Amino acid sequence: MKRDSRLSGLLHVLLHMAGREEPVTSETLARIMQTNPVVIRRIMAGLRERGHVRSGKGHGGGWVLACDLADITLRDVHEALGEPQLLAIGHRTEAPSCLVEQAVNAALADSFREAEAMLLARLGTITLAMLHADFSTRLALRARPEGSCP
Amino acid sequence: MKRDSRLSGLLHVLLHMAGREEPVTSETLARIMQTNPVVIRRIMAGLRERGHVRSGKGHGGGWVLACDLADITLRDVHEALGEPQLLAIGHRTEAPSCLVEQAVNAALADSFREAEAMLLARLGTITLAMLHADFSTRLALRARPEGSCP
DNA sequence: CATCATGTAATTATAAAAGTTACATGAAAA
DNA sequence: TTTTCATGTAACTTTTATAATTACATGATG
Repeated sequence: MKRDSRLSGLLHVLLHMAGREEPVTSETLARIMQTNPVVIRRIMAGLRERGHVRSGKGHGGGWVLACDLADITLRDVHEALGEPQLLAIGHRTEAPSCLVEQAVNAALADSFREAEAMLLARLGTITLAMLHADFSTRLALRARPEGSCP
Repeated sequence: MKRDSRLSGLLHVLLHMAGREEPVTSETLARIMQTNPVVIRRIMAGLRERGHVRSGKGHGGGWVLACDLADITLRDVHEALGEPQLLAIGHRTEAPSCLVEQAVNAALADSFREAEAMLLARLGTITLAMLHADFSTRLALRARPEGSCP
C-alpha cells in the first residue's frame, strides 16, 4: 500500500511559513517541498477553510499563517486534510453475510478503533509550536555539536 | 490508499478450516473467500513456514491446521504475512536533509511507533480460539434471535 | 489593463494489493 | 508407470489510491 504523506508534507510547509510576515507563494513552498505548486494549494485548502491560514491572489499574494503555532495541533492538520485513513489494514468486505467473517471483522474493528482513537488523541496533544521548538533544538545542536563548548 | 485486507482474509480462511480433519484445497478455500486459489496459497505460505498449517500435494492434498486455535494470535498471523505496514500515513522522505522536516518526522515517528506497538500488543492478546468462540456466539444468536425462548 | 498568484477540474504517473495465467513439482490413484 | 490432482511460484494484468501535471478560470495589484 502507498502511504499517505500529506500530513508530513503539510507540517513541513507550515513550519517553513512560521515567523514570516510576508505571504509565501505556492511556487516557493513547492520548491522547498520539491513538489508541484498545485499540490501545495490542494493540501492547504482545508487549513484555509478552517481559518488556520489565509491566501491572497495577485501581486504580493500567497500564503500566511492566520493563528499562533501553539493553536494548531497535528490533529487539526489531519482533520484539515479530510481525516484520511490512519490504518493501512482493513476488512475484506464491509457487510459480510458470512458469520465467520463477521466475527473476524468485529474483532479487528475493536482493536483498530482503539488504535485510531489513541493515535488521534496523541496527535491532539502535539502543537506546531512544539514542532517548531524541536526544530530550533536541532538547529542549535547542528551549529554546536555535542562535546563542543558554548 | 488501498487498504491491505490480507489479515482479515487469512483469519477468515483459518476459521473455516477449524475443526476439519481432512485437508481443504486452495480451490475450496478460494470459493469460500470468493477469490483465486493462488491468492490463498500466497497468504498461507507464511503460516506454513512457521508451522501453523501444513499443506499436501496430489490426491487428498490441501491445507490442514497444524496447531490448536488457542495457540495462534492475530499477531502471529500478521507476522506470517510479513508484518505489513499497519499505519496508512508516513513520512515524505526517509532521511531528509532539511532540519524542519527532520523535526516533523521525529515527532510523527514517536506517535506512530507508539500506536503501532499498542496495536501489535493488542493483536497479540487475541487468539483464533477467541474469534471462533465469537463466531459460535453469533451462530447461536442468529438461530435464536433476541426475545425468542430457548 | 497586463501581470501575477490562487482555485480547481481534468488528466497522467506511480505504487501496492489483488487477481490471473502458466507451468514446474511432487504425491496418490488407476 | 502413467495419469491425475494439488501445491509452489514466477510473471503478468487489473484495480485503486495518492501524487504530479496540465490547463484554464478568477481575482487582486501595480
